[in-house]
Parts: sequence; C-alpha cells; structure tokens
Amino acid sequence: MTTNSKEAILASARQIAQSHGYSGLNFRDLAAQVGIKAASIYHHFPSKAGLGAAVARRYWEDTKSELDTLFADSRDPISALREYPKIFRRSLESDNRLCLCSFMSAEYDDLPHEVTVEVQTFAEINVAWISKALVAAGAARPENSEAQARAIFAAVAGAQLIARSRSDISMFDALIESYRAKGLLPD
Amino acid sequence: MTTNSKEAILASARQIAQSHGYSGLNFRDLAAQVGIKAASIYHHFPSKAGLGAAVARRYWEDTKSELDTLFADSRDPISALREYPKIFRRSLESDNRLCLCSFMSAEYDDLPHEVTVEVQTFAEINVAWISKALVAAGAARPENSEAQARAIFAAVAGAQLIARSRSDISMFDALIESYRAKGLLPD
DNA sequence: TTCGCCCTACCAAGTGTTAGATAGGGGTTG
DNA sequence: CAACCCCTATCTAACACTTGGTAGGGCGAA
Repeated sequence: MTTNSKEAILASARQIAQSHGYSGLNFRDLAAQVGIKAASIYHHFPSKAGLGAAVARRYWEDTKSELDTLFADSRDPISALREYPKIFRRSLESDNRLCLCSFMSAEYDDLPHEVTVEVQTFAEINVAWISKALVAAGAARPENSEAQARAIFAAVAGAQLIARSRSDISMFDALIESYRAKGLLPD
Repeated sequence: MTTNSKEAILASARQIAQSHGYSGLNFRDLAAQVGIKAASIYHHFPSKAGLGAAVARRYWEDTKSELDTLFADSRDPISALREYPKIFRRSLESDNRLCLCSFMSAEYDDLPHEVTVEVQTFAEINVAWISKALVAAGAARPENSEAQARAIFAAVAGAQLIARSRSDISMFDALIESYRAKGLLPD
C-alpha cells in the first residue's frame, strides 16, 4: 500500500477544492473520499493551510508540465495557443469544476498566506507560457507580450467562471469563439 | 440603532459576501457589524438562503438602476460602454471586493437554488445592457450582439478576479486597456 | 525495537437555527 | 380615561451539528 495515500489525498483535495473552494474543503469529507479517517491526514500534512498549499503547488506543477508538453508537441506556437483554452474546458467537463486558481482568487481574503503564494505562482506560470507562445508565434512584440498574455489568461478564466455559473460548457465554447473573433485569441 | 435594520443588514451582508462569499457570510459577524444580535436577523429574513437571495436580488436591482442611469446620462452609447468597467473597478476600490455575482458563481455548487436564480439574473441584466448599448452604438449586429456582450461581461469579470488575486487595481486597468487594444471594448 | 501509517476518542470554537422573554407603541374596547 | 391586546423589534440562552486540530494507542514491516 505504501505512501499512495498522500497522493490520493492530494488528488481528492484538488477535486474538492475545484468544486467547493478552500473554505469548502474539510478533512472529514476528504478523508472519507480517500478511504481513511480525518486524523490520518495529519500524518501527511501539517495543517489545512499546509494541505491547501501543497494542493495548489501540485496544481501549478501539473499545469506547467502539461503546458510545456503542449508547446513541445505542437507543430507551431500558434496551434499550441489555440489549444490553451482546452485546459480550462476540461475542468468544466469534470463535473463543472472551476480552475483552482480562480476559486482561490475569489477566496483571497480568507486564504492563508502560504496558499496565496502558490495561487499567484499558478497565474505567473500561465502568463509566462502564453507570453512565450505569443512571442514565438510573432503575434506580439516582447515588450507587451506579457500584457497580452495576462489579458488572455483573465479572459479565459472569466469565460470559465461565467460558463460554470450556467453549468453550460457550450457557453464557454461560445465565449472562446468570440475572443477569437476579436483577435484576442488566435484563430 | 438605525431606523431601518433591514436595510442595514442588506448593506452589510452585501459587503461581507463580496469579500468572503456566501459561505463566508455568517449571522454573528453580520449582526455585530449591524449592531444587533444574530437571532434578530430572523425577524427580517427567514433563513440564510433567504437573506442571500435578498442580497443578490438587491445587488442586481442596484446595478440595473446604475446601468440605466449611465445609459440615459451618457451623450452616446459608446461613451456609456466605455464607462462600464468602472462599475467593476469600484468593487476593487472598496477593499479589493469582488463582484457578488462572480464570487457566487465560484460557489455555484454550494448555493441554495433561490440564490442561484438571482445570481443568474445579475448576469442577464449585464449582458442585456451591454448588448443594447452595442446595437445602439452600431458596434454589433443585433443577431450576434448578445454573444459579444457576453464576451465583454466575462472578460471584465475575469479581469476583476485576476486583479483581486494580486490586490492590484492597476492590473485591472491594464487588462481593460488590453481589451480595448483588441477591440473587445470600445476605445 | 523502531518507525510509518492509521486508528479511536476527544476538544474548543463556531455554525445556522429555535424558543421564549422583554420592552415599547398603537389601537380597540369597556 | 384606562385596561386590554397585538405587533414590532430586539434580546438571552440554548440546541444540534460541523469545523480544524490533538492525544495516545494499535499494528505490521524492516
């Protein structure tokens, strides 16, 4: 059995947090989903704040891996950028879940500092990747690529949030399509 | 204290919910802010769900009034549209608060149905107004004005969320500026 | 034995909510 | 007029439950 409880906790905690946020994440439900008791979580994580930070950190690590793979596997930066919104789409496909970073951004005022740090890192990872892709695609000059990247990130996050509030993935698709029509995202 | 406790409760509850969400809204803190006891809230509202719905309803009623006034007072629809993001900016100016609708969209899974309804109405009010302004300005054809309006609404909400996560209003301004540069918002 | 992993059994604080009481004001009625 | 009753608005006190967190022990494997 070894230590895959820790991984199971991280995975379940991530799912719960993407549905109910950090404040909606509680040890008893989490433990039940993993198949252990609440107190056992403390053997793997020091506190709720520590768990939250670990979940957020793992979240951006996974996202970074996925983005780097996407960039490397795409035939060109433009087609990589075209697929970027799919990452957010998949959250919605998974029981209408929200990006962990978006949920925690809303909860900003009530987040332990160690969690906030990881949330901000997620945003930075995304913006840096989009910025890199924009420059590589020749779609932005290096001096304002970060601003454009941030606009894309914010717009896609907004689209996901609005689509979630309607529980309607097709609304997400329509919003992304509108962004493309305006040239905010590549066609 | 105040001659009208019900209004004071609504106002404080709105502030709290824009900072901590529906789940972060609790009767004891709310009552303390108003200057009464938690149990007294039940004289004015039937339950937390009822209070939440009343707050969300008042929120979109106020927003609708403000939008209608803005439309009527502007010299033309374009200048009205230009000022639209200021409504979201003001939330950030008020202690980095989020749009109530955005916060509650994140909390979608844990919201009582009566609250969800009001949240969706807020979105509809906004989209309808933007759509009307776009058509009046000749910036969109009636058959796709709603799609464009929704894109604007989602993008502005996203910008507010990202700016909040950094506690940085200038980031909101920069995002809006990027949207303008792309023609998503009028110059 | 020691250590990793998990358990049972708690605890204090906080949650929405209810019951029952109190004080004051405004009518209606004897 | 005064006695009565109801309504409004608030209170205190408690309920049942959930929360994150702690103390200490059991058990299998190295």
